[in-house]
Order: sequence, then C-alpha cells, then structure tokens
Amino acid sequence: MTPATHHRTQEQRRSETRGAILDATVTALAQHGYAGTTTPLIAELAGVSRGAQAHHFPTKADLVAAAIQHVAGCRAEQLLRELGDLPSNPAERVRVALEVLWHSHRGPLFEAAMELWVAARTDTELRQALAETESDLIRGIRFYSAALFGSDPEEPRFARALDLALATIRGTALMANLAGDDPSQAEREWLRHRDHLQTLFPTTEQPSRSTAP
Amino acid sequence: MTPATHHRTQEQRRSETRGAILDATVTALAQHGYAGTTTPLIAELAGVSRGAQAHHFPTKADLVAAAIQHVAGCRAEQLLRELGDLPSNPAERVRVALEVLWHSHRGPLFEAAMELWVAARTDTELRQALAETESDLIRGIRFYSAALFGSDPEEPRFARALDLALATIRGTALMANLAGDDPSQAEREWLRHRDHLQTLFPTTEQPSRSTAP
DNA sequence: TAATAAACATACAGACTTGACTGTTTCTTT
DNA sequence: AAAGAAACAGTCAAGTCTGTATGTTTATTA
Repeated sequence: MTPATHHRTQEQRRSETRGAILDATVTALAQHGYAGTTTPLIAELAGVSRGAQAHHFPTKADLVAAAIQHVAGCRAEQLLRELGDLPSNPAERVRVALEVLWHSHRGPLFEAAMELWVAARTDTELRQALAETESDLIRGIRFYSAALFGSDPEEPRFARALDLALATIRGTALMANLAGDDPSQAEREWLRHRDHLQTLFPTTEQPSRSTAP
Repeated sequence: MTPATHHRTQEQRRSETRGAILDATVTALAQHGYAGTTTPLIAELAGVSRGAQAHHFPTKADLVAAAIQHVAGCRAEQLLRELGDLPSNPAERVRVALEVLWHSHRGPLFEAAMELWVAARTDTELRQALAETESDLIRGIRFYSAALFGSDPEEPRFARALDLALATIRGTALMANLAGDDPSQAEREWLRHRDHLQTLFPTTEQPSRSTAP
C-alpha cells in the first residue's frame, strides 16, 4: 500500500495528501455523521497529522467546502462510470437506468451528501456553499439521466417522470439508511416503486406492459 | 405569559417543566439541528435552569429518548387533528388526504424527526430508541391514512400506493428543507407529484369493495 | 405550623474540539 | 551542494458541552 514515498513531486505530495484528507472526510461523514466529523478524526482516518490537515485546510469551513466539491465530483464520476453498459432495448434500458439512479443514491458518497444536506438546513454558510455545487450536480443528473433513459431532457413528460423518480429514490434511501439493519427490506420496497416508475417514462419504441396482474 | 405561578401542584410543576423542555428540544432540533441541540440551549429555550433539565433528564440520552416519544406523539396528534374535515367525494377525498400527508411532513415537528433519523444512522443507541417508536408511528400513519383515503390498509394496491406516496413526500420534503429559500418551488413540485399519485389510489372510482378486514 | 421531599438554581470538574503556534522534514531552485 | 519554500508533525490555549455535586425554593404531610 505504501506508494513509493521516495521521490514525490510537491504537486504529487499535495494532491495525494489533499485527496486522502477529502476521502477521509467522506468516510467520516458516512460513518460518524456530520457532528462526528471532527478534524482529529479526519486526520487519523487520512493517516496524516493535524498539522497537515491545518496546512491544507486552515479552517473547518474550508475543509467542508472542499469536501462538498469532492463529494459532488465523485458522485458525478460514479454516475458517468455506471452509464457505460446499458441495454439497447428501450424497456430494459429504462429499468436499468432506474437501477443506476437507485444505486447512485446508496453507499458512503450519498450518505455523506445527505449528512451535508441535513446539516446545511440549519447552517447558512454550509447551505450557500452547497447550493451552487448541488444545483450543478442536479443538472448533471438530469442531463446524464436523459442519456440513460434515451430521452430529451426538455420533454415535460420525461422531466416529470424523472423528478418523481428522484423524489421517490431519495425518500426511500432516507428511510433505508434509517432502518439500517435490514437492507433487503428497502431493496424490496424499491423494486415495487421501480415497477411503477418504469411505466411512466415515454419509451420511444414499445410501451412496456407489466406482467403482474 | 406567567401562568399563575402561585399555587401549583407538584405534578403540575413537573409536567409543565417537562413539557417546556421537550417543546424546547423540538424547537432546538428544528432550528439548530441535532448537533446544535445542546443542553444549555434547550434550557435557555425552555426558560428553565440547567439544573431543572438535569433533574428531569439526568443524561442527554434520557432527554433525547423522551423527545423521540414527544415528537412521535405530537406528529400522530397533528395527523389525527387534520383528519377531521374530509370531503365525502371520493376523488376529492384522496386529493385532500394526500395534502394532509404532505403537510404532516412539513414544519418543525417533521424537521425534528428528520434530524433524529439522520443522527440515528450513525448512533446505535439512538437508532434503537427510534426504531420501535418510529415503526409504531408508521403503523399509525398507515392506519390513519386508510381512514383518510377511505380504504382498507391491508389491500395491496392501497398499501403500494401509500408507500410510494410516503417515499415521494419524504424525498420532496428532504430537498424542500435543503432549498430553504424558495418554498414555493417545493410546493409546485409537490403539486405535480400529487397529481400523479392521486391516480394510483383505488378509491378514485371505488372499483372494488373489500369485504374481509 | 414544622418537617420532609420534590423541584429548581448555581457552581464546578473532566473531556473534547478548534484554531494557532513552533519546529522538522522534504522538495525545488540556483 | 546550499538556500529557500512548501509540506508536515506535535503541542498549547481558549471555548464549549456533559455530568455531577451542592445549595435554595416550593409543595405536601403530619
């Protein structure tokens, strides 16, 4: 795991340490919540000293602001990565696209994002820092999703269906994180929701007919 | 505002102070978030000393546990109150019922509940304390909602529609709290979702009368 | 009315977080 | 190779929260 620490460029050192700190911040947010995300914990998780953390992010606000960008970037990247293999069959494509959206709302990255959202509700600075970045991400999701579903992002029917899907996914993920102990329950609930959401997206070829009565 | 503080029963003093502390806890959760809900702040909001708070709730865990019950109780009570006047027209009834559900997911009580949910994700004790109370409340919502919609809670189609509606409402409320600055936007988004959800409930044309409970 | 117990107020000790400060190592430049 | 700059490590002081311990007021009871 020790990555050739003999001769690193300053730029390499900088970006590696910053990356470690930001990744540790995401881990801390996901595992300990926003309140539990303290600078000593982050430094420990990142494997760096408190001095290093203070050097790169003088105040905690700086660190959190950078973490917001980091989280948004990672989420967009993850979405783009999973956008790779989609079936060509329209109905199948919608189902898989919904599944990709669902999965993008699970795991540490989304948990970190949710911690930031909720914390931002009562923290003006944090909210302002989140607002622009988040709206960019939402636009990105909208754009990528259009590609995923094979639709025009501007079409009202698609926009409505996507908004409903996102709201449903967020609400389901929220409660899934709460239950915690039984993830299969949330997964089953999502499958039911997905079966319905699937029928709302305008498939260019054939309107998929559900097999269940 | 000083309510005849001359001759109060010990029971009165006790319940009034406890109530003030618990209400202050809800306010603190809604306005300052879970992390910002400190015992000194609660005491100040409640207008009592820290000693009084410590007397009634020796540890913060005790206070939070009581607050959970308090929040759940208030939410159930609020739902029951708004259940009062529902139109008899089936379609109208569904629309209003959805609106009642939506409104029950806005305001300080829901915000406090959401803070508790998110905090519970990374706090085992809190999660266990929430789990039972929350599942009771969910059951209550399910039961009350059946009355609201005029359906049988056991009917699969109704259960599915209600689950979807709740997930959608939670997801929309989550982002509405985030946006913060523009509540009308969330309201408009909700109206679009409502228009669709409305069509999912079997009571719109009362197509099937279930006989078995 | 006096005694007792509960409710309430104030003061304090320990633990923790943040931000700042000082010293050391590593890289770059000449 | 030497000087300077950046990255990094460790420590300290100020402030806050929690829990507790002690003193005071209010209500009940004898």
